[in-house]
Amino acid sequence: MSARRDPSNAEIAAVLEELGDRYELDGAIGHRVNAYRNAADAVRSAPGSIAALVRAGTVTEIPGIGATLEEKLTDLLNTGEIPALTKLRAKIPAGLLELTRMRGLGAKRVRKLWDELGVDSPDALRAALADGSVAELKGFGASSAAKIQAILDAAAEQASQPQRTLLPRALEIGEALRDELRAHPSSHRVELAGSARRQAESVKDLDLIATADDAAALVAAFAASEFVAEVQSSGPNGAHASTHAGLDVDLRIVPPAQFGNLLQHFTGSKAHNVALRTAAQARGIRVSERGILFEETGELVRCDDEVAVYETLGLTWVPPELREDRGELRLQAGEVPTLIELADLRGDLHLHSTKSDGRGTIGEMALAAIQRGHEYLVITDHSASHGFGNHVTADELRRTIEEVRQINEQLDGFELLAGSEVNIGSTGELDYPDDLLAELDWVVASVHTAFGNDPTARIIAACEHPSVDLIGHPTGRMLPDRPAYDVDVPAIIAAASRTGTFLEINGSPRRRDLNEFHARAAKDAGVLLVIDSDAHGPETLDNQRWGIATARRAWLTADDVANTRSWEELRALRKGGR
DNA sequence: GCCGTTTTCGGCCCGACTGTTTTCAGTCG
Repeated sequence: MSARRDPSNAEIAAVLEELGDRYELDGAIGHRVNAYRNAADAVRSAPGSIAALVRAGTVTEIPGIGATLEEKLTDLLNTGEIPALTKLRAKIPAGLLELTRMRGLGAKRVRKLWDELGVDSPDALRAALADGSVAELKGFGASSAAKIQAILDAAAEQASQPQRTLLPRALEIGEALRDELRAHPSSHRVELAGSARRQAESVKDLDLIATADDAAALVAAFAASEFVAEVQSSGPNGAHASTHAGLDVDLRIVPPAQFGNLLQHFTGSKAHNVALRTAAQARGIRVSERGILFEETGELVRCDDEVAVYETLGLTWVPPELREDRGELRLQAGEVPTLIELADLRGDLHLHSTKSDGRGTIGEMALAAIQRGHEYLVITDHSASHGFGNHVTADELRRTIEEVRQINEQLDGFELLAGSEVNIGSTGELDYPDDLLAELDWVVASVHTAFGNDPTARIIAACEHPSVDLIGHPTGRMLPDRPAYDVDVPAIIAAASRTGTFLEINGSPRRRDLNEFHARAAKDAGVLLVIDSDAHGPETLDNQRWGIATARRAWLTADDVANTRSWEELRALRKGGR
């Protein structure tokens, strides 16, 4: 008997996604297919282990998972497979899934190509296009054939590139485009909507919405922008284009009276809008980007700003970061949390200098922090066994402490503090002697190596250490493609709560670790979070911005974050109130 | 397949765009 590791939420979500896709190709009704996709979304967004809920018999408490899926997931855990999926895999060629997952090709047309022409893969589709049989197929035609050829080419091109763009890059392009359109004489209001406005970790494309005197002129200016590589389609009300950075952009232009409806609609998320519309529909109200239609009276309410959209529906406006259908639609007036802002942070508690792998000296980092309005800064270079070069021996750390103290004496109204980002070793041990750790003002403990070696137990051991203040990047994920190491986050949250250890939201845009789900679970458990930059140079002190984005998506207020406090107040919150 | 202060059966967000159509299906966001 071989021990089988429980599948992660991401793996379970992928299985549900595959079931949905294969059922769709098999001709199942759309709502059943949607049920699988909804369930996949729900699993992906769950903070704790879905496998554990299945084992506990409580997984049907997750909205979107009912008795049938519970049974399928139980099979998956116990046997490693789901009979229905095994059958579907035998029936539906994998190449069809690949085809339906290309943008512009759906299950219906892929199925027809398979039934009529035997097309079962991208290569087979290329061949069918080449010999003209696609164009002759009823319901397709020459124009469709040309379009499908373009879809295949685009998919081949995209396969070599990351599919989603991390938020900083997306905002850089999106805000520049927005500002360009705002400067156009014809435009009135231009806003970036979509997942970029919601400050998600990454975005698939950009949504720009606008009002203008002369919509056609604004569309023309957009098409001529230096950021735009190719315009896929354009009309009097907008255009769809791709940028040189490989990011697609949608521009939509509406009359001013409808701007609020459009901004609300294109800010999303899809889950938020579906939930909002479903609830409205039960009251005889139909909501769309065109307006809010009261079916009984036939009145169509258009809103020039977004607050009015929510008010018309009897709902409370919530910040875009909350719009994920995670409870925000049930908030009454006065219940919306006052989300933390960058200006609330008073110090930075995790960053590097030239003592280890940073690019700025201790003095340069302190100066950069002062320029950003910080009140305190802890130098937390890597420790003795960092393993990637630039390690800091115990003696070097002692000299660093001295240097920090000397620089601090020269600084007025600012506290420069001595710390370290200590490695959590392969058995949970730390790589400095305890008496040296006790001398430090602040200790971050992080896993950097041996990811397969029970990181949960090692991190819990670090929480138990009397000198450890903060667990750094607790899950180790690296966006877009290095998954978290196999770590039991609820267990770590419990250990942090028990021991009075803080948990990090690392602001590096590739980390944002803890993520928004885990950070919200930590808050709910009463654990204080720390938002820091993990800066490796003066300019990356600004990375706290991305940590704030995750914190806001996790519903955090200033009170939930330790470094919104003065250093004196924060120090009193350390273990033993040192 | 899920779900329920109008439902345990009969619904499931809504509109734009495209291409093939003679009134609509497929796909997307």
